[in-house]
Amino acid sequence: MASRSTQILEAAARVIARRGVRGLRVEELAAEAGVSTGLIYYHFKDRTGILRHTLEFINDRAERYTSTQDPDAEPLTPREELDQVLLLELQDTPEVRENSSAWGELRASAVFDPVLREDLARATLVWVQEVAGLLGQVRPMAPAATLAASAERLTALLEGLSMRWLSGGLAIDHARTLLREAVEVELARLDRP
Amino acid sequence: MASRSTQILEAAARVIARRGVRGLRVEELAAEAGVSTGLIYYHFKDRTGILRHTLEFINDRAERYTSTQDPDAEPLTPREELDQVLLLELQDTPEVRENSSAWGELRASAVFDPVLREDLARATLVWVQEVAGLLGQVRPMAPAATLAASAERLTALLEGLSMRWLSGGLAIDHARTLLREAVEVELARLDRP
DNA sequence: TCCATTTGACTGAAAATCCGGTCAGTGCCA
DNA sequence: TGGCACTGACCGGATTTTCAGTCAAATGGA
Repeated sequence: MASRSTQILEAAARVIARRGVRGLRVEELAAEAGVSTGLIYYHFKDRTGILRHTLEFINDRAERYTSTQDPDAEPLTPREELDQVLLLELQDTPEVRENSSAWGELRASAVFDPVLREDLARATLVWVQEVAGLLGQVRPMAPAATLAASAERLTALLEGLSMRWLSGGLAIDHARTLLREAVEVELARLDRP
Repeated sequence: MASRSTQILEAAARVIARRGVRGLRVEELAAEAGVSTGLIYYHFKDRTGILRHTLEFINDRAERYTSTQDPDAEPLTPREELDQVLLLELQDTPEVRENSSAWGELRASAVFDPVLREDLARATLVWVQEVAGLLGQVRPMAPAATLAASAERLTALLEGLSMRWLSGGLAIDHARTLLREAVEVELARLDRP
């Protein structure tokens, strides 16, 4: 049972995925969420507030499908978990597509909207550190700075591949293959410093 | 002595870099160019006309810094040329920043606008093939498919890094370092198949 | 238990604002 | 004096934002 504001944020993610951040109309969002325009301002202050909260919401949601959810399942090796965390962002399911396309939009918007930058930078940092941590488990002898650099490359590559996938220039399977190879390539690098 | 319409296009490039394609306001453009709004419509018909001509203008300008310009300079080795082609897109000069912003905007817009996809896909393909060609000169024994995959990764990574740079989450020097290392990592991969 | 009071989520329409596009008119040069 | 480059006030449709008021649920006093 989603609360009203969650319901609005879910709708916002859908609208942003469909029309883009700059194509988001408050009235359309209200219709999509099945509420009045007034309620949106009641909960989120203004249009920017909608965007900020939606970014946060998308972020939280990404953690849900990114983290291993099933506690009964065989525990993953660090290497498997690494693949998991990265490849789960390249799936052609409505939820992931929605998240990726909203994320891409917010990233692009942040270029011109300082308000979004801080949240975006923080979320990116957390993500990079998560990946760096997993890399560190797979290659325990590698120095932290090198791990961080690899993590930055892998996540930035994933964003780039994701945009190409969503803008129709790259098949999802090929994107996944490229990313898997990139992980191998980076791990090979971490072997010999 | 720039003609009036060139003056408007230069201003448009600056405004797009600052506010994005969808953030471009005709009135702001007029102020930036130091002309009246009416004159803009006199020269370019409508907003779409402004955008079309500006994209063309930016495109023409990109060729200037992408191609090796100085014919007297020492000819570059393939490896140097490879670094060149990639790293030239990560410079903090107004011209490159403007072009990168516009490219990022275009990429992001294409997710929601099928009309742009074809042009974008074609331009991307040309770019990937150029990089694959240079990689092939540096590693003549590598198979074509492997070269292509490396080129796709490097260009996608560059796009990802570029977005992070422009959205303020990544210092340009660090972005350049990450990219340079990525080139090395990919070349190492091409050494041992 | 019953009803008066308060709270706060919610609505819808009005108001304010934004913005692309128009147009009557000005100055200038051939 | 005809026409071209140019101006800037203005228009109206689209969007955002505000706000007076409704309603249902919680509170609490007798």
